[in-house]
Formats: sequence, structure tokens, C-alpha cells
Amino acid sequence: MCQCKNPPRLSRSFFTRDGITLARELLGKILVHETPLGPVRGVITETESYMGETDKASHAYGGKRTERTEPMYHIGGTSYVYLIYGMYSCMNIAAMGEGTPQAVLLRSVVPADEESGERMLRLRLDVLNRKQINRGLAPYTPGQCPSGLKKHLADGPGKLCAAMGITRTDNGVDMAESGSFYVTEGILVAPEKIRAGKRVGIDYAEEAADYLWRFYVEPSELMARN
DNA sequence: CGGCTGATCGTG
DNA sequence: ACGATCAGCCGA
Repeated sequence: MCQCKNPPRLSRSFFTRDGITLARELLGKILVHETPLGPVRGVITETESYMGETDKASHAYGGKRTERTEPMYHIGGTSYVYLIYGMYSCMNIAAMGEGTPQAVLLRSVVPADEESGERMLRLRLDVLNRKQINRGLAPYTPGQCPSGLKKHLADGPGKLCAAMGITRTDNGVDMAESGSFYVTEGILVAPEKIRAGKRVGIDYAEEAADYLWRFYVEPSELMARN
């Protein structure tokens, strides 16, 4: 599927831009995570911008700099992975430079190749099965898994992290330097193919809840290669 | 497909 | 107490 199986990771200058530019530029790029199963590659199809201390939806709103939000304050390219609702992880990439806590939430990916798709399915099953066992129920096997799992492999921030094996141990990684967690070129997305909408799950953010800071491409638009 | 709900735990 | 969520269940 890829002409070039191992393109180089994107370097610092890609990440040290403002959060809106970075969110748009990340569409079509490939997120790569080395897992015990091998590399998992996902084409990024949906992102959200969190614009720092003045953004009421941001964890850094009002200059809240704590142990949790610290990675957002680090240099562009730093990962910010946090636990939400007690059971899911959300994956962000810091934008801008040191001290400016803008970030991009990665909301959705699709497998970049068949091998990645198989690994995503297994990683999703691992997470689901932990809950099954916890409830005293029989674990799913790769053959008979919940219907809809393949269709909704990584189309949500929690599902994206589960499918790519991303946990809080991946928090604070410099993705411009790391050899196991990084972003590469992927599919060219023309600017006119980028849709925008309101960010999800931030009803508390008053006027900021209406900003069109969620960006996405229809999977059918992912055709041309770099 | 759309709406509702319980699950579950680190953070401040 | 409260989430930058998800899966399961319900009704249409």
C-alpha cells in the first residue's frame, strides 16, 4: 500500500507551529507506534486544536500548569497522553515552542496497511478482553469479535489509543526524536478537502464550545499518495 | 441511525 | 466531584 515502507519521521519544525496549523497539517500524516506486536501505523483523519491558556476548553486554560498538563508546555512534538473518564487514554501532540501550551488531540486514524489493521484489531481486543474478564465473562477470540469493531477500529480518541497501543507510559515523549513513537509523511490532503466542525465533549467551554477547531477528512478522500 | 446510561479513577 | 469517552441497549 505504501510506496515507501519506512519514511523518515517528521522533524521539529513540523511541530513548532500554532495548534490550528498543526491540526490541519496532521491530517493524512501517519502516526507510528512500535508495540510488542510490531509497528502500528495509522493515517490521521481527525484532529482537534486546543489553543492554550486562553482556550476555555483546554486543560491549560488560565495558565494551569500542573504535573498533568506539563507536556503541553514542552516543545512542539511532545506527546501529551492523559487518562479520561477513569478508563480511556487521549493522545495529543504539543504545538509551538516551550512555554506555549497549544496542542492537537488525535481523534481518529485508519490503518495505513493490512499488517497495522491486524495489529489494531488485536490491540483493541486486548483492551476489551480485560474488561470481559473483569466482568467474569469469556474473552473474545480474533475470529468472533464484537460486530462493528472492525468498522470502528480507531474512530475516536479512546479507540485510537487502544488500537495503537498508546498508554500513559507514552506520555511526555519527544516525537521529533523518539525512534518508537513518531509521525511520518502519508497521504496528501488538499486544503479544500479539509472539513471543520465544533470540538466534541466540551459543552462547559462557553463561547469556545462553538469554535470550529475540529478538523477531519472523509476516508473516501484519502487516495493520492505523497 | 439517534439518544441515554453506567463504568471507573487520577487529578486538583 | 468531575471529565477533550465508549459500548451496550433501547426505540424508530
